[in-house]
Amino acid sequence: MAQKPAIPKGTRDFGPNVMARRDYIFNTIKEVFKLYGFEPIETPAMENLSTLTGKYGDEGDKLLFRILNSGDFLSNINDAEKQSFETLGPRISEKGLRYDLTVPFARFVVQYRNEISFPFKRYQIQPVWRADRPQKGRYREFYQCDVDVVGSDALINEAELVQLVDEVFKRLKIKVVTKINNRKVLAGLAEYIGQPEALIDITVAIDKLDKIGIDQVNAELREKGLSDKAVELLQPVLFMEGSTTEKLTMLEKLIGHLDIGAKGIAELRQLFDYLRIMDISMPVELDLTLARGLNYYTGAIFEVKAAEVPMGSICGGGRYDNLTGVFGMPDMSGVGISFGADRIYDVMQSLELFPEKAMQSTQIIFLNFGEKEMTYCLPFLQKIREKGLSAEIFPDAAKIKKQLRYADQKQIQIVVMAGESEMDAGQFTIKQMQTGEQITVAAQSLIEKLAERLKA
RNA sequence: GUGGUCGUAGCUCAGUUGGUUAGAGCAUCAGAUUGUGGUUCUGAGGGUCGCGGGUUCGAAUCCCGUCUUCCACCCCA
Repeated sequence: MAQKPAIPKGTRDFGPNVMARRDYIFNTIKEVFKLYGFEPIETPAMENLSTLTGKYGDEGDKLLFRILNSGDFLSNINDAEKQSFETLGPRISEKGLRYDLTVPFARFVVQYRNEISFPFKRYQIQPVWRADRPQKGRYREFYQCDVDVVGSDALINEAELVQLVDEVFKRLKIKVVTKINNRKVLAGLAEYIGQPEALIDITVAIDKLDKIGIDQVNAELREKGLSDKAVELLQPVLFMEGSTTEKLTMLEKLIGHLDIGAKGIAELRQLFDYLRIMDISMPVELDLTLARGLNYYTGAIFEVKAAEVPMGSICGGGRYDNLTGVFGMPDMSGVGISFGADRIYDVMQSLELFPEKAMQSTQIIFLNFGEKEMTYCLPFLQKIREKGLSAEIFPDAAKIKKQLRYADQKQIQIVVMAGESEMDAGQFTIKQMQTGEQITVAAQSLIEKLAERLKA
């Protein structure tokens, strides 16, 4: 048992069944991305630590997987440097695994600024790694599917992303609710209650509202140094009800006189105006308690949750005005969202939303009756593949029972048999596994008959 | 990173207050059926009980450590 191989904590293997489902999700997402004019890029699994550190806050830095330098990395290090992780760390590790796709993308944009024509619309589907403690639905290696537009301030980008989200989940048949907020509004609120410096603490706290309740949120706000008066002023916002228009009107009264607040409100108004004429089929709500942890967001923020399954957000994103600034390229605004493929998988699995069709692998299998019979089949096998039908031949002349069992378990729809009698008559026997129905056809009409049967 | 929790066959789990050779179902493989699957029947293989150490005449069972699982924080997809 102990000798049995294993994989690291928080990582997973994906067998053929799971892969068929994962591919279904990825392919659906990719199709929609392309439909909206996004192009794929890929970046390396590892980045220089200088690229990654400091972009995700202190918490994020702790969750970076660091890669030990190669060779005898301790030989040139003096004892003083060995005393603490702060000094030793940079000496023995210069690379780390990417933590998300957004920061590598920012690096990519800056690095290839002269080759990219803006606005740049890219999508990226790759694994990311976090040294988090795993739990259900939280892994140390997981895939993100990011779409971003950089180099355009226009709010139509936000609106189109919401539309894209709608399309993806419509295709996957997942009922979702999308929540939208704006960091400028949150900043306005922080200013309104007289503690603009507490913006981050406020967002982190109120983000937990639906999870821990109002009392706990208020307790946390006080703990973070908010005055009683400030907490008091915040209450009406946390409980704001009504339509989006009504909420915006109320907000206007509270923070409309503040520069940043007015800007945030105007952005939200514009965005919701666009959405109204876009015929979005999922519910889209303005949620003032939506904050999202990532601190680089500066405008709109989005979060998408499955309506029928309790699960964290399955998709989220926002506008970041200065992500490339840290890499020396200021004034490059971007907006993007990320789909959490693993959670989408879990949602679809629990609602049994994976279509039968997506699970099929091989469509046709030739049974193997022996060497002679196999050579009789081989030319037809090739022709079938040329037609775009997936087909295989059982490689060994095993017992028919075993071969059929193989076909059955692999959910192959059609079995083609040719033994001595069929060979002599220039025929094939076609068996449909689901019904057990069997017909014998002339060799020259085999492909036609197969195609017919598979269409039905 | 903090606190807790779990670990017995490929999978799901039994296993008495520590007591001989650790069991079942499912799965796998073989046979009943030398050209017909998903049902049935028969049989077989597969475990140093997560790993390491300790207590004991004796440990799957008790203790310590470690790894893993899951959970609550933190944070997040």
